Amino acid sequence: MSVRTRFAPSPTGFLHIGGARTALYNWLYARHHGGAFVLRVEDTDSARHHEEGLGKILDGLRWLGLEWDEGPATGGEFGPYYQSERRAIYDRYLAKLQEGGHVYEDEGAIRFRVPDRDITVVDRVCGEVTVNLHQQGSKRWDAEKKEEVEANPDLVIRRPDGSYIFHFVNVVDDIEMQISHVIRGEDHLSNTPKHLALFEVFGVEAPVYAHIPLNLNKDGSKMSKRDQGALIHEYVENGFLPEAVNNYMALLGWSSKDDQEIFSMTELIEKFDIDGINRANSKFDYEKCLWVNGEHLRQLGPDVLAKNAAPFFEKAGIDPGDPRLGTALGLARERAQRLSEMPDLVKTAFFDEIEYDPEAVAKVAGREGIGEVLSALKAALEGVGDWCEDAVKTAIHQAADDLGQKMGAFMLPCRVATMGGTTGPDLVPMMVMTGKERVIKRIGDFAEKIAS
RNA sequence: GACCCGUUCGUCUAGCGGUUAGGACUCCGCCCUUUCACGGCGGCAACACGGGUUCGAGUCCCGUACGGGUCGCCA
Repeated sequence: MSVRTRFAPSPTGFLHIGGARTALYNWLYARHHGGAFVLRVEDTDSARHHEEGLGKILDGLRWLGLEWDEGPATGGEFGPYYQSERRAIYDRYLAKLQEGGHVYEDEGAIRFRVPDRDITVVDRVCGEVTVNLHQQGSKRWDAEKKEEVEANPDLVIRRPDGSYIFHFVNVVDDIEMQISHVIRGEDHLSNTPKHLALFEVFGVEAPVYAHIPLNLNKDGSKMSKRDQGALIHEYVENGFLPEAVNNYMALLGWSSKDDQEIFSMTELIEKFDIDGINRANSKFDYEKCLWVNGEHLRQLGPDVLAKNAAPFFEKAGIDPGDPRLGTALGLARERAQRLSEMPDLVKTAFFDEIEYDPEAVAKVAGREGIGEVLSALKAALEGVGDWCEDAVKTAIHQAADDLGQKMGAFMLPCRVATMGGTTGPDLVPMMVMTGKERVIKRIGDFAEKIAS
């Protein structure tokens, strides 16, 4: 049997991390087994249809690199892939139910007769779950009254306006699209017996189910779109790399069981399987996500790094085509976790004006002999002919020697004078990148600044 | 409330009857170093609780507690 998985979002207007992770697991499973990954849009409820809702979801999936083999914009032999366009198919399946006497009308809606016996879900993650739908559905919890009220256990599958309900279309589409494995959130586990009842009357073998645990906030509450890290487009804007986000999402609820933490997409495809999926919910840890991103950032080849970082440098007013960018990226990536942090680390090299950190200035301004240090530094650097790392370094060394000072004591004033702060990338390469003229001017300006 | 799923360091997890309970993030030391970061080394820190079963239980069974989910003419 060939593996066919699917991700079936409804167009809500954003790609949530939970949905993205579900998509990732389905995608990985399909890729791991050489199967197909199908994207299907669950837009049966017109009231919930958002104009741009789908676009953002597709953009998010594309950014993550979770390309679908069949679905919107791609097509495929089991289309259409919008449920809103599959009415005729649902009508046909409804007719089958009518023939078998499995449905009846109720105030204009159509209900499916739910069997009065135990139904067992065999789940690859949760094990066996047995429920009697008839018993369970005959009472309903009234959240407002906080009490159980009588209810009709039979499932509404079509509304009076002729539109169909999730449980029904979900099953019909999984049959029609020949979905072999359903990997979805655990919130669907309790719904699965309903789906099995439908598969049974259609005489079709149900797919393999794997209900994956949910991702919660660090405090255990349900993640909503307002929570940090909840929306995929925010990762794009905040300078995350798609493979890092995938890596972290994979780790939330799945383990390769061999202590590996950082995975390339290829490695994930190779190692991912349902056996490694956890049963317990996990809590989202933004700190660790940042760390994973930093690790990926440092593994990127120069060209890919440049391509990914370009928008962030542009936003900071630095021309991504600047010949010094390659050097800048190399210096910045060592101390950044996100692309968005990189321009700030090296921007002093690209502008005339710099901002001085008052604390840093105070730290060196009071030093004894700071005036001599700065003027020696300035004189030494003025004497540098070929403005390269070796020459600059030698000049600084020479100046320090002449004053009988250690390099360590010399570098800090130099850094504050030329870069404005006490921290940052390697100073000498930064100075080279900044340019001789600017560096010397800054030292002079700084000397005046602290003298006054 | 009923039903379902779950419970190993603060967090993500390994473990699948006998382990000094391992790794990772975070935090704290030390080393490297011109600062910061990276890297390296080390440290703090966990089997929810109570009963069984067993020579022996984080591992199996039953309760309790706690967490999550479902109970729609939402998906």
